[in-house]
Amino acid sequence: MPGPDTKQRILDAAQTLFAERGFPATSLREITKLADVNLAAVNYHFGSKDGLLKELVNECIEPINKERIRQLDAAEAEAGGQPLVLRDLVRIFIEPAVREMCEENGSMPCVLSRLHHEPHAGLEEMMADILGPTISRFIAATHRCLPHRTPEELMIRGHFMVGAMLHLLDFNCEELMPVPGVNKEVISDYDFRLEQLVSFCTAGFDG
Amino acid sequence: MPGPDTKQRILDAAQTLFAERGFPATSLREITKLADVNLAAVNYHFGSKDGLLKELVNECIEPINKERIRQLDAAEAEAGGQPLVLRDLVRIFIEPAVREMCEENGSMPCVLSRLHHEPHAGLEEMMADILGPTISRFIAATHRCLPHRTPEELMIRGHFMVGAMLHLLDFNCEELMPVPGVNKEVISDYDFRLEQLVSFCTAGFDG
DNA sequence: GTATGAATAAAACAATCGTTTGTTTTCGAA
DNA sequence: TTCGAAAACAAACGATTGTTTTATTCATAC
Repeated sequence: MPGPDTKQRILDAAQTLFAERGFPATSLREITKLADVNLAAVNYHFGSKDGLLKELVNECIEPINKERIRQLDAAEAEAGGQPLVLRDLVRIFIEPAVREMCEENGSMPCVLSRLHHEPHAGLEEMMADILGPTISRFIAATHRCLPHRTPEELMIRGHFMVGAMLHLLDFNCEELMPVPGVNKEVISDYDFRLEQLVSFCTAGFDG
Repeated sequence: MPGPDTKQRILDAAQTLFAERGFPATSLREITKLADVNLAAVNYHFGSKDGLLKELVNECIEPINKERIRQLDAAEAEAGGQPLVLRDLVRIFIEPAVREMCEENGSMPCVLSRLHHEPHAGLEEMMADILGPTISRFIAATHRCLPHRTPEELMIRGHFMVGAMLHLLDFNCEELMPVPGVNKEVISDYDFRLEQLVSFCTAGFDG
């Protein structure tokens, strides 16, 4: 009865539910019910629940990462051996993730930020494989940008940047803390968030 | 056979396992086996698995929060109506958490940072009840410190700070990213981490 | 038309889950 | 010593988990 897009419908449903309740707390029966497909379809198409998760994550972070590398290549080619402007460097790392995840894939940020904090068998290695080279290049470029900082300082500040970014990505999942005088429209705007995050991290790297 | 400290042994074991595998992925049987107590002891002492989690979290974040309030009271009294130094303010928010969690409770950071990203029934409200007043006071003090920033800017940057802090707290759980030239001793030192985080967030708030 | 293979469907699999039961042990107060 | 509440225990509860099996549908190639 359901169309030929069973696989994609499973992925969509899984994304929604993983974002809502997390991976271990979501059952295949909930997923297949939301996707309106048969229970066995998950194991047929993905081999296992873990396989579903891996394909979902890979489908999301790989394009983000390629975009980062593309922008970094372009910026370094244009700079012609000169160090990049720090703010540009930070933006190259942050923007593709925020853009892709907040605009195209509304619920994926929650999934990803959760997975960063909830290790899963084989998933850390997958993340490291995909993200490792990018991070190495980014740190190296940052070092050329801020030669007075030690490798340890650069590394741990890169870590802080990732933390701030992941926390931003998870923002839509939480209740906003009631702060008097805050305009919710302003703070919900992705461009505002992106610029604030870039400013925060750029200053933080150099501070 | 086991001593009269059953409750504490359950809390300790739960903390360890929640940090390793996360709350939903940890079974009561694993906990009670590690704690060397009977399975039914959890429901006897805590009412339910959720009750165990709540007591564990509460036991951890409440002293941190009280210490933050205490330091904030002292600093504001000493300043006598004058705005605080931003760096001092940031430190008051960050230091009690890093100190308590990294030195006394080795595995609790993982649990907490995970819970921040994996909502659980009734736990968000508990966190908000405990942390809400502190955050309000902190934002207000920050506003006096940086009157040229809008409430939206202060709020979202406070959010970034929390993200960076949680990510730092989770640092010991992860593999360190291989960056050439990094001295692992330096980067493992809590004082170094604390100072770096304070510098990063202080600069980020004003940047 | 018939055969072939992928996709879907229904049903059952063994295992594990959190929880509850009824009983036994422990230990200080009466 | 006796009593009784608190604690610990073994055992089982019903429900749900991921997975597998078996059968059916359906389009395409012969």
